[in-house]
Amino acid sequence: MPKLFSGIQPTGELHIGNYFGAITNWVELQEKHDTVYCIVDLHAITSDYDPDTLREEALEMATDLIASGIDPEKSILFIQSEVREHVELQWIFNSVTSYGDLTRMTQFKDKSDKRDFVSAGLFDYPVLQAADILLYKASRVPVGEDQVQHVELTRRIARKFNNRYGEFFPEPEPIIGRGARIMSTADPERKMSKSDHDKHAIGLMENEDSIWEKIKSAVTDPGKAQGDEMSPGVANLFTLLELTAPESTVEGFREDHREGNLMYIDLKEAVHENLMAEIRPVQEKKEELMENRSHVEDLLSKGKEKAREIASKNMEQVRQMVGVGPT
RNA sequence: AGGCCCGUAGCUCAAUUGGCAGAGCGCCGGACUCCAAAUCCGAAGGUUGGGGGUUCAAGUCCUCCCGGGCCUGCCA
Repeated sequence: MPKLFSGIQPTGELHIGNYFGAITNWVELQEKHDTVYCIVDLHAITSDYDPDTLREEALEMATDLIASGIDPEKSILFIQSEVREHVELQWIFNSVTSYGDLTRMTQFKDKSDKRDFVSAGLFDYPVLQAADILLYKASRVPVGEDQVQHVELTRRIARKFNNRYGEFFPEPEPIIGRGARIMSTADPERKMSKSDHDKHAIGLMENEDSIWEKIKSAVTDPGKAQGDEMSPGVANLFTLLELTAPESTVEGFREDHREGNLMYIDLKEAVHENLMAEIRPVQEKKEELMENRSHVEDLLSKGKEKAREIASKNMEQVRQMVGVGPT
């Protein structure tokens, strides 16, 4: 089975955009790939964060992922900083990475000009990401559109390394989100994002009433019959419905919309109801896991061991090729 | 290592010679709406980065610290 790597930052809670966009995809990919899923806390520290809660957040992210269907039996699930080879490989990669390439990363440019303090870590972020992927010699990387450039950089780094030191790393290919693009409920022109304010994002673990408030207040349009045309907000609600409701239900609402009879409040109720049906088992599973924290810690510890086994073996060879110790 | 500039509400910024800490946007509540949006009404929001000092009175002046930006030097 092809080896696959993906990571997620532990900062902020999972929202349904993450869930339908990435996580459900991760769950499916487990079946036909050797999956390595990583909670990337070392990436999180490149921006503002709280050192007192980071570990707890990482643990909670693991809990959420397992509740969502990531199976520690099928996948290697672990916390990045627990495997020190990530950083070691990053340093070696720093030396085969073109400075010019890094300055062209659009995500860095976007992020850096919004902040007053720009850390060198933020700039070097894509190199750590390359190390994350290649440390496990992964050949597939599921990512969002915005990360494709980083995977391309990873390929360039792999190529450069292989040219200089000998064939070793695969050139990984991005698997570009088959997952849905869920838009903000408050501003349906924008993708639902952790970094936006509360009312933009619906938390995966949020309680039912609070989710209803957000769906009810989701932006729509002045209403009434526009044929097949759909405003972004309404389209977003239909996306959610498609993801959670039976086809016949969706078709019914579609017809109402075409005929101009659709009451958005009805659509919103249906979205809420079906969304909850999808999410509730995940929330229940999480509660169950939270009752026994040490079980999750245990699973993470096992994940760490599995990750280390691969990482240390690969790094041993890398060190030899590069000419550094420890030998 | 030295010099210069900056730090005020969630965000962008005001505040006369030192004289009651404010506005816009956002957030929250309400009206309107099938639900929203827009609009209208209303409310909340602050240790002015922190400590010390001068003064009747400090966001404003002095001093130290923290944080951020820029310039120069040292090392060769």
